[in-house]
Amino acid sequence: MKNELKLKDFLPYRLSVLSNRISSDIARRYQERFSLTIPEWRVMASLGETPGLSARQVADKTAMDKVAVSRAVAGLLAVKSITRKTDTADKRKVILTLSKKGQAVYRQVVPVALAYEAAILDQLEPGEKQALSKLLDKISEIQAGIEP
Amino acid sequence: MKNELKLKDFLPYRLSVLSNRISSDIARRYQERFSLTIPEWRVMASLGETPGLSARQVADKTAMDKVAVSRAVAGLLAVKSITRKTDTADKRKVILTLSKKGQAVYRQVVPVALAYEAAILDQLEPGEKQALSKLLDKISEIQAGIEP
DNA sequence: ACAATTTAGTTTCATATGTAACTAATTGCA
DNA sequence: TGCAATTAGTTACATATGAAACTAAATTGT
Repeated sequence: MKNELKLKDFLPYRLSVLSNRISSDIARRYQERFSLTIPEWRVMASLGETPGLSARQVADKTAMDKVAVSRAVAGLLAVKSITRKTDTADKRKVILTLSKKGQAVYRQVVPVALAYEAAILDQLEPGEKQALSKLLDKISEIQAGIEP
Repeated sequence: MKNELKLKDFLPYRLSVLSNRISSDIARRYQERFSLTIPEWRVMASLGETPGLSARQVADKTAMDKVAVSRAVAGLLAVKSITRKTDTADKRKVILTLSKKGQAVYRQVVPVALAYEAAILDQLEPGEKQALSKLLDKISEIQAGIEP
């Protein structure tokens, strides 16, 4: 039974360092080329996939909290990359869509995002890619079952 | 050749969501039980492993930047969990060690950290654990080779 | 020997982020 | 109905974080 801890072998630490490094690589690319933050990009990505979502639906889809979505939406509105109209049936809701400009930006960002991902995945064996994907899903499920 | 993007399949996104959830689970535990932040815990963990490091060495070891280390050190000093003395040979350097109290806290935190990790790892097959560890190392190496 | 450069660490400032309080609209149900 | 509870979204506040400026000490090259 182990009761000592090596930081560099500790799973949460390893995941966190790796994930933060990847996130800042990507944040730098989005920022430099498109003046987009990661939260803005996530909102844009969900509306690119599924136009017409409400802010709440975006939050659910992106695992962001509603404040983060609200701020990202404000940022995207400020540069006219999205449009918002209040739902006529439920006037609390706000329907979000990429504007023409937003769609144009989206089409430019997607290849940058995919290229970064490919820079990693292309160096893995097919079997490793599959194993990675399965492990991420499995660990996410396990995590979801751990009490807060 | 793929040129569309599904957020939920996008590796950087999946890693980030998973890692953030795990980090906040852990942060909550450290905060509630020990009033420790994650940066403080990292500093404590490296001094627990290797007493007598300088702030710079802690930063290298933990992948934190020097400002974060400086602040974490200040926090740990404030509660007397570490001691600092300036290196006599190089008076810019500061030698950090866990105090008695810090060692006692450390011994209490370690099992909490390991228990959280075990809650995940225990649900993986031995083969999966090994694959996960290899993948994290491999992807970390790949990431390190990607230009900023 | 000493000026220029580099290194360790801290402080400052500007920005990001999360929690909680708030407003407005809708729903449930007595 | 009508009022309590819930839901969508925003705002305000407090804290966290990172980049850059700063201080002090050590190192380098001449």
